[in-house]
Amino acid sequence: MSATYSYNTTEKLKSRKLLDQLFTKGRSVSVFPVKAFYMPLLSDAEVIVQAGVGVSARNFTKAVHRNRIKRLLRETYRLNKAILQEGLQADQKKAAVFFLYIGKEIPDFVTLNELMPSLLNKLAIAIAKA
RNA sequence: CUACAAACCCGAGCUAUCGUUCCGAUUUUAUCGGGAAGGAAAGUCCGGACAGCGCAGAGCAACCCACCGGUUAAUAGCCGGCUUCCCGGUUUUAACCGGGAAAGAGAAAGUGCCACAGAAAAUAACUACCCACGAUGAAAAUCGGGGGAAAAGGUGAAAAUGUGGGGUAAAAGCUCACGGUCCUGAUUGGUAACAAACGGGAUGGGUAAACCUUGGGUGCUGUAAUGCCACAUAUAGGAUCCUCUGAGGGCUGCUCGCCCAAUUCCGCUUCAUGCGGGAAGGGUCCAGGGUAGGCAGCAAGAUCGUGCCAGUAAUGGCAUGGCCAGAUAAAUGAUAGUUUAGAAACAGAAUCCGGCUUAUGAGGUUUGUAGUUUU
RNA sequence: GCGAAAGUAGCUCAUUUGGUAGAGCACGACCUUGCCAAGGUCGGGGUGGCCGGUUCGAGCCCGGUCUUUCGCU
Repeated sequence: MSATYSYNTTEKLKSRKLLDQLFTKGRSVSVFPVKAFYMPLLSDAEVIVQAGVGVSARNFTKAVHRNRIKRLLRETYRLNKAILQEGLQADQKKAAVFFLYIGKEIPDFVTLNELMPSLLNKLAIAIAKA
């Protein structure tokens, strides 16, 4: 449990191939203003969950705003990811997840932090069914 | 002192907890230590470094630049000066002082355009003026076609070098004097642009951010360039063209010129050579398959801080100290407290630099304008 | 990262050597009809994305800026 709040390179979703599959074949769950794409992974993966974050450049033209939102998403995921990990560990499953911000206004930390647990619960249930 | 405008400076610090990325050390995968966005990282408007293309030929085209000198790796930037124009002040028309602006070569090589108005917008005769001729008439005068003439004429953004004298039928730079503008010769000062005064000539409206002319300059493509390693595959399918009489490619958009470019066997014929076929190789297109990893480039540099010196300045030289982001779905963050007058603006590196332009909260400095108060 | 194009009426678009900006649809009024549609007549609506410059005069020429779209890798 020492790495509970970590979010380092191995836990990031990096492969271009996986990302392509995730957006073409994966399913999604959303709690406005965040939409989460998910896909089960083979069991030989190193970590339980690989996750990535993103914002559409169409909604936020300034790079500063996109960076801000991505950082908030990473931070709230980092603080709350134990919910998802424990849910998956119970079912012996692994998954890839991508969080996409679909709102049009810049959120603050407090609201996102309150919202993230419910999204992760939803995700855990949906992946368990899949 | 207040308000507004412009330019410049600055673009938060500290503590705790939880995290990210890079480097180093210890150790063996977790600890410890250190570094971690900007003045514009932006727009991509200029200029370079570096790399590749034949270390890149000639002409044309295209594009760019345009007072002079300096600065620099280089520029369309910057600094200093000249000229012209604008504003303000002093005062006697003009000159001087202060501030600002200039895409500032050529309109006297040529072409085009100049709406409306006006006689006419560039070879200026419509009205009025003058002359002689013809017709009518007693005459004054009127009419007609012809010539002279830019001194007068409502317009217009712009109307043919200004004033005065002479001159004439009436007039006119037609001529003279004093000026304006332009070209040119020599003199003096200045590196030069140019300025001063002198001689000769000209008197030609504007527009070159219209075509253009003159002078000068530019090879093209960009770090996803480029080099290397690893992995994978199809000793791979079809069509078509070519193998020195050469498909095709390259050198700059075009032309010229130049360069690169893949060969042998068999049969027939023959002086040379030509024809047919096979194989191999090269190119183009179609269809399909695989990979999408790593290293270098890549961060010590036209570098930053401080001091001295040279220069009016931009800038340069010397000394000394420092090492200051380096990712690849892409780090540099979150929360709480605290300091402060305030923490709130614009905004996120992706090969790297020099400039320009644009955005920018609070505070500070300087300048200008307006108002108030005191002297 | 590199490059290109566009911005004109509510919408879709014209506007050539620079000289008072137009069409179609839509909108409003009237005619027509028992009523509506179609048709006919008339009308309103524009600081030409924004700022500056050249010119006597800019939608048009030049510079800057903003927004949108597209292409290459």
